[in-house]
Amino acid sequence: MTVQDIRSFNRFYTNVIGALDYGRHLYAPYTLTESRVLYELAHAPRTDAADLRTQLHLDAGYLSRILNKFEEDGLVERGPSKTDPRRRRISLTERGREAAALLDERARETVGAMLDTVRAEDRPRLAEALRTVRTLLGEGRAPRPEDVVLRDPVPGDLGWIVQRNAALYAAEYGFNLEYEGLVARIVAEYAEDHDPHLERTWIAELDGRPVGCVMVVRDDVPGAARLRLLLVEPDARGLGIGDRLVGAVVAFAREAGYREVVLWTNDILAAARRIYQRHGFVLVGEKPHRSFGQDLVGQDWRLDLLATPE
Amino acid sequence: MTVQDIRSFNRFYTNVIGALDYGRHLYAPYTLTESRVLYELAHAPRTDAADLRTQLHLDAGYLSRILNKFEEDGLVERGPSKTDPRRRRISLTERGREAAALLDERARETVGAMLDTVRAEDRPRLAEALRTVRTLLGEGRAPRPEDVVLRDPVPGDLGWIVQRNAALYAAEYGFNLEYEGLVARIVAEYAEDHDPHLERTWIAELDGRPVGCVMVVRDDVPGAARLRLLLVEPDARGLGIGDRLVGAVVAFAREAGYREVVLWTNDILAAARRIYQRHGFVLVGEKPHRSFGQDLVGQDWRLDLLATPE
DNA sequence: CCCGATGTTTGACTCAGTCAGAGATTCCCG
DNA sequence: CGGGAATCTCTGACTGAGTCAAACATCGGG
Repeated sequence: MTVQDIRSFNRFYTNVIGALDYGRHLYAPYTLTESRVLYELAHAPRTDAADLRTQLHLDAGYLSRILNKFEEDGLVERGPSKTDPRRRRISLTERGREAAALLDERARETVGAMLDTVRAEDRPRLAEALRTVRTLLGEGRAPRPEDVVLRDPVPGDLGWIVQRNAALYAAEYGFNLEYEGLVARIVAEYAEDHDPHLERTWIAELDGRPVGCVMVVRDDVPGAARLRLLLVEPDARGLGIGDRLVGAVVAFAREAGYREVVLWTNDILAAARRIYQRHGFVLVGEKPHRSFGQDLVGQDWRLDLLATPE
Repeated sequence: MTVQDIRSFNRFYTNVIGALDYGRHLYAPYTLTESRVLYELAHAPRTDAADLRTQLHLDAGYLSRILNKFEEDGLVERGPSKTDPRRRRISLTERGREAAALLDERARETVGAMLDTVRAEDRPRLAEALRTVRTLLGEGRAPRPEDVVLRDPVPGDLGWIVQRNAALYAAEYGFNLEYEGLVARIVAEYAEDHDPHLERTWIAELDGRPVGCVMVVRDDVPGAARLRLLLVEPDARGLGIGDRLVGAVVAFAREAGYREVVLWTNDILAAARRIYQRHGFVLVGEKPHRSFGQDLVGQDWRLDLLATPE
């Protein structure tokens, strides 16, 4: 049950943060809240008091007093805001910047000490996990199409294609090991021998994580390119990734001088079908078969590149 | 830079926790600290005050007063500890259990509401990421050998084998795409057709994450089993996983009636070689070759099952 | 048996954070 | 354009979470 997971993580992480400040020397001579204000000011040097209040969720009176203290200590200067005379423009003085830098340095050291307890080979996994938590929990500005990049595969990506194809179709449609074997064979043949001018694979990457793929290879029929292994992760669907992948294949096939693009798929894959249709593919044949432990209806689709100029 | 990542994650997660308690109704009529004490008591019904102090890092005087209040409200009873009369044994009353349950319910609801903002298909990734952060950060009781289980592959695991083999050997030894193709072909052949009595694959799993694998298949030589694709993730090495995987292969081969186990490896893989030697394999031949973009020395190893009875 | 360490309690205190009200100004609506 | 509601900032008055020190009891090791 995930609610339990989160709650126990909350308890855990509260301890982590508490342990960082063990002995309360971290923020001295300021309080945690004062430090947060200082941090905010240092990273957005010209802010109004109202901005601080909303960003740090502070009580107006409390903040006012904190700024009083900072002003007495010569850390900030208060001036009128240009846009609205009710507001006060707060800016750090040189001393204020120094104080912020000192706190920053202390925090960096403390966190660094904690990070030293993590084995170097584990750190990338940690960074990845932190990013995942952040993007999924609220900070999740929903990913936008322009965050997705198409790139060539690097070592391991072909394995990723096998893994995700097998795991996803097993979960969604109950495909068995036979399917994983088929995908593995396709990528094996591609890896062992392919002509980069005529055959290619793309990985769609979102925030550094692969979320989609497609492959195009020469078909047995001369002049025909075959599109294979189109896949988009469920949590990355709706961003037009499938469209871009198929678009890349079609453009590449045209460029490489193919006369047509063909592909084989199954009727249960409705979302993929719509993508193919949008790119001008037409259904040229259907045939039931039993594969991957399921009764399926295979479909052959075809895009005539000569009939549909760019 | 990872220190920055952690610090910004800390700020982020402090906000997350703060947002959960927005309006401060979460713990009413208790304070956060009181709630934590109550929670601790509810989950370890008979604890001494000293245990609470160390576990929650509380000031002794503060805790004493909190317990006073709880006792006045009839939530706890204080008695002498059996083992040490200086200590006080704290136990929840029925009312105390009810109060704890109420707080628990509220927390569950609040966290549940937050979780609802996460798309269902993203939740497994979130849970996985939280677990990773926890195990890597301090809660990292170093993994012990008994945390590792060997299991059969599930859909996606063969792809994982391809992915990790390719990525690791590319990073450590500069192997190129050719190697990924070789691994993909091996798993493809295995997936397409294998006799479960004579051929098998194991995945080593640590805390629900695959960290190692090995495969055994029939060799061309009659009566010989071939060990392939032995791999252990770098961050899981030193737990004897490689040993257990090879041990599983040897035991299986013996059981299945093979007369010998053979394998092919390369001289640069020193750690693997030691494992093979420990299990009685002997080097029967060496031959330089150029593969995977590197100059290598291939080695054939052999374990005679008849000469080395169980 | 003595001495330092540990466990608990109470008194006295600090200071982070809240609440309400006042004065200045802007924004919105008729 | 005028007036009322809302916004921004500040101060006074307060609450209450958490700390520190002292006192007393008991344990454990030499």
